[in-house]
Amino acid sequence: MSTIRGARERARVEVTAAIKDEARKQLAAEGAAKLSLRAVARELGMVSSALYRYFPSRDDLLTALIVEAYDAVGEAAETARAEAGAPAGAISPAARWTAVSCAVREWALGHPHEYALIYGSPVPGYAAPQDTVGPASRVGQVLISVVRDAHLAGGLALPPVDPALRPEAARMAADLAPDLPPAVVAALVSAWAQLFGLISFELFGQFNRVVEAREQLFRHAVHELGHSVGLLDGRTSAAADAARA
Amino acid sequence: MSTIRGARERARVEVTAAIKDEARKQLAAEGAAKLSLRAVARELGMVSSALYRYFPSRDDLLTALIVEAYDAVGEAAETARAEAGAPAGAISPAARWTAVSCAVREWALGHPHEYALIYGSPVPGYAAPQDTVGPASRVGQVLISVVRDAHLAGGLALPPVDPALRPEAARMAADLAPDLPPAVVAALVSAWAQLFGLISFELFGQFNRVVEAREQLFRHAVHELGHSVGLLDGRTSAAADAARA
DNA sequence: GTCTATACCCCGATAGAC
DNA sequence: GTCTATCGGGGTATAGAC
Repeated sequence: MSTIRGARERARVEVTAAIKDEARKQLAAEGAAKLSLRAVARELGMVSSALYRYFPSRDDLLTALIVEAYDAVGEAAETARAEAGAPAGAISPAARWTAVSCAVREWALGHPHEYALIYGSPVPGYAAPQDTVGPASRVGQVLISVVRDAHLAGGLALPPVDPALRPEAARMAADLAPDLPPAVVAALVSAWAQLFGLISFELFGQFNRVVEAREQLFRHAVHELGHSVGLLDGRTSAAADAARA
Repeated sequence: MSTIRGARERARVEVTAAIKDEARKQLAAEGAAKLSLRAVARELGMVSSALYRYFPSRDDLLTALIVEAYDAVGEAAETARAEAGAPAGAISPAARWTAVSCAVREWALGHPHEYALIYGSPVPGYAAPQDTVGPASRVGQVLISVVRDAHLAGGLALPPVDPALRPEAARMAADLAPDLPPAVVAALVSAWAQLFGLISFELFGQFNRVVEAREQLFRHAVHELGHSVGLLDGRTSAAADAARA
């Protein structure tokens, strides 16, 4: 029904896409704080006021870029999960955890400025509207689903949990994954932040002059992070199977 | 000798400090990308060209702020280590590790914009000069020293290390802490990045609507991070290994 | 070391003609 | 939906008088 409409609608979609493309280039050159409608218009051969027919304000354009970035990294994570045999393929959940993590890192390395837009310092004076919270949760949802698969297959160890953290762990579990043990959910939220800590340090230059073999360090660290949420690697998984049999 | 000099020198120091103070306020209001010499001058009742006698360019002012921020967080970490009984006081290295981590987090919560300046997205168009690398390493040095104390006291378990990571672990150890086992150094670098990942997620808003008891989650996570580098608290080395497996 | 003045740029947003 | 024109800001940096 709405696949083919008038030429106006098609043109509008194309111009909107061109604006966002150019804005992404500016993001790379100048950063989100200096994203300017005028510069985008100039580069597109338009006049600045014409852009307001597509985006009512600079912040709306920024929001569109943020949503697209979250969607892109979320899709990268979802694709990696699928290719690594979700929901319960031949590949172990631990390997799927690593595959998803590596996919997120690779997306970040390939789109450093979009990564900085969503996982770096907040843009001063910009308040994220509600539209961003759904897309922002996609990567987290993928990580949860990988751990859930392991849980359903009985291949999940229970991480230790500090008694002081128990109420919060229960609250987070109720919110995020009621079917998982609270200890796992708490460990998962920590691991989620730590995963992005590794990526951010690499991307934001903290590893300069410190780490050289960054992919190896990353793979090793996320493997250990998988353990921290209770995922078992191949050997212990086999041992668990043996114990069960 | 140089403690008391002419009034000109004193005035210069005071004005320089006032400029940096005002610049820090602007950092909070507008972000590093929009830090402007003119606005600083305006607020100080000076004329913009007068500032160039103190800082030859906007980037030099930014560099001064970055160095001061690294020094401030480094000092917070060093103070926490001292208060927690360095180099080999009554308090366990694991507790010292947590104390240092919490001190860094508290500094970050108290100085969010300075934190974003040094650990957030890089400022577009700004290249950090060599002056920043020394101050930037202070927190890392504190973490290393805490682990070193544990090592000297014989209270350090050997973290597992992926064979693929061994050459890089050896290289990093030679660079950063030749007296520590490479496996420990590799785990330390990972833990360092993960620690800041936890702080950045909290500060940059990723925990909004997800985590409420943030201090509890943080303490629990850094406690586990301590284990990941080999620090033992109550448990024996064997128990720690078992917990990890 | 501070001042005025200046050159030469940038921005977001709107009004109203076409 | 695009245009011109405009309002009312903002910026870095330098020259040269005092």
